[in-house]
Amino acid sequence: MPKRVDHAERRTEIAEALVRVAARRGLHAVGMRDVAAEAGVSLRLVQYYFETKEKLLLFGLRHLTGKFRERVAARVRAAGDAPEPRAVIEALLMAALPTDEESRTFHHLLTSYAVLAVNDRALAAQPFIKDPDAAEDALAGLLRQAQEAGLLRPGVDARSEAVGLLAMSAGLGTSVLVGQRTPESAAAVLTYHLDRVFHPAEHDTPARRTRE
Amino acid sequence: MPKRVDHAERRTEIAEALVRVAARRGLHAVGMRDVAAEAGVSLRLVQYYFETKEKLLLFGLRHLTGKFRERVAARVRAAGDAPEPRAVIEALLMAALPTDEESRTFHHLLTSYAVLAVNDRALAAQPFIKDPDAAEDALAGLLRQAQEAGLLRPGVDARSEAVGLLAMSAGLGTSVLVGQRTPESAAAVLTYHLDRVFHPAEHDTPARRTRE
DNA sequence: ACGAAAATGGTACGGTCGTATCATCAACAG
DNA sequence: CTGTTGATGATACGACCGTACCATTTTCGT
Repeated sequence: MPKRVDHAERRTEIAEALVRVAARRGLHAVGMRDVAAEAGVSLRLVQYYFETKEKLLLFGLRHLTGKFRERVAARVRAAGDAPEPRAVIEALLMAALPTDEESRTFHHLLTSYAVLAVNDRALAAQPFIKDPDAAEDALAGLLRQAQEAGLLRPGVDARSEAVGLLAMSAGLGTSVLVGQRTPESAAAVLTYHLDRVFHPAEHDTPARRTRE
Repeated sequence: MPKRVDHAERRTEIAEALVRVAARRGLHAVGMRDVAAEAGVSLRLVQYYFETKEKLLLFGLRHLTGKFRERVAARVRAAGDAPEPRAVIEALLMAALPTDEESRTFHHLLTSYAVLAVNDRALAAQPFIKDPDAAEDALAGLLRQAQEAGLLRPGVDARSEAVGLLAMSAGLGTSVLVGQRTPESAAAVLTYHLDRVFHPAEHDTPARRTRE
């Protein structure tokens, strides 16, 4: 047998080349030749590791969602596990905003894939459509937890808040992406809405807690 | 001179053909030949009325945003001008949700254009990026109006609510579009969040108005 | 050492796409 | 009635794209 090469690693390298060129020129404009050039390999190699373009795109999507999940998890972990439930929730929601180049790419390309999925059954069947459900469950769980700890204002429905906040975060992310809004203003809006869900901070005068 | 034909009308017909085929197969997949066939004219005709594909796409975008604006305006008008400010706001937000085939197309294609605008300066310069600002102003104005009428809960910031609600509506629309959520559940979430902004209905026991 | 098989390169094919070219038809002005 | 000009049709061109085919190198089991 010949040169023994780590297929998985090579596929990852090529997928990352795909992501780079897609981020630069748009997902609709990437060709196999572009990906090959970006990865520094021959066109034939890309064909060798991914027989067809469709499979390359699918793998690129999986790679992207994996990276994104990792990023969100890292942010949430950095927010600390035990303390302030609100900090965890804030980290979760803010992680989705396109604040730096990496998160811009996530938002841009995942949205591109989502748009393609509307007319492509193979993409529509991909799990990234269902992933938000997991995030929704997680956020709803966190909210319910905070609620049982008495941290939320009265009348809050955890599930509805989770769905609404995630949708808001996604919507704000898009408006940041297209340059309609700055990342800071988007974050401020998110913070405001969390303020309307959580009680005012406990270290404030306790009288504040009865009425605002 | 020959057959005298209404250029504007013909351009509109072709643009609507573009919208139809784009809705069916995705904006990325439409070619001039598809548009020509859908409009029942020859390829040459499409070239004649729009010299280049880029101009066709730009015109299609303008046509689309115009139609969308009309639809939203009609819905808001149908909600009545004078009565319940909340009804007007609800109409505004719900009109953006992909509930029927037409609004699905709006959401699908406008999102497609927005994604393209990330890497296309001509599209990015198009006014549809700035249009949401107008909607935002309108919604903020309505909220402020309702606030001055004493209809809102205490502590509400009209601008932040307007931005957040529009982003939420857009985000919910996308999740409906990709089939992650039903239009009904999206509408329910929106209603819930409006309930958290507006006072409980006045025809309830007045005691409810002091605290909930 | 050697041959089987994995890995890689080079290149060509068929199709499609946007655009350009050439030609024809139709209708009003003179 | 006729010629100018707008409107329309048919077709060709050049580029690119995804894929397939053929060749070559490389390396390890035997």
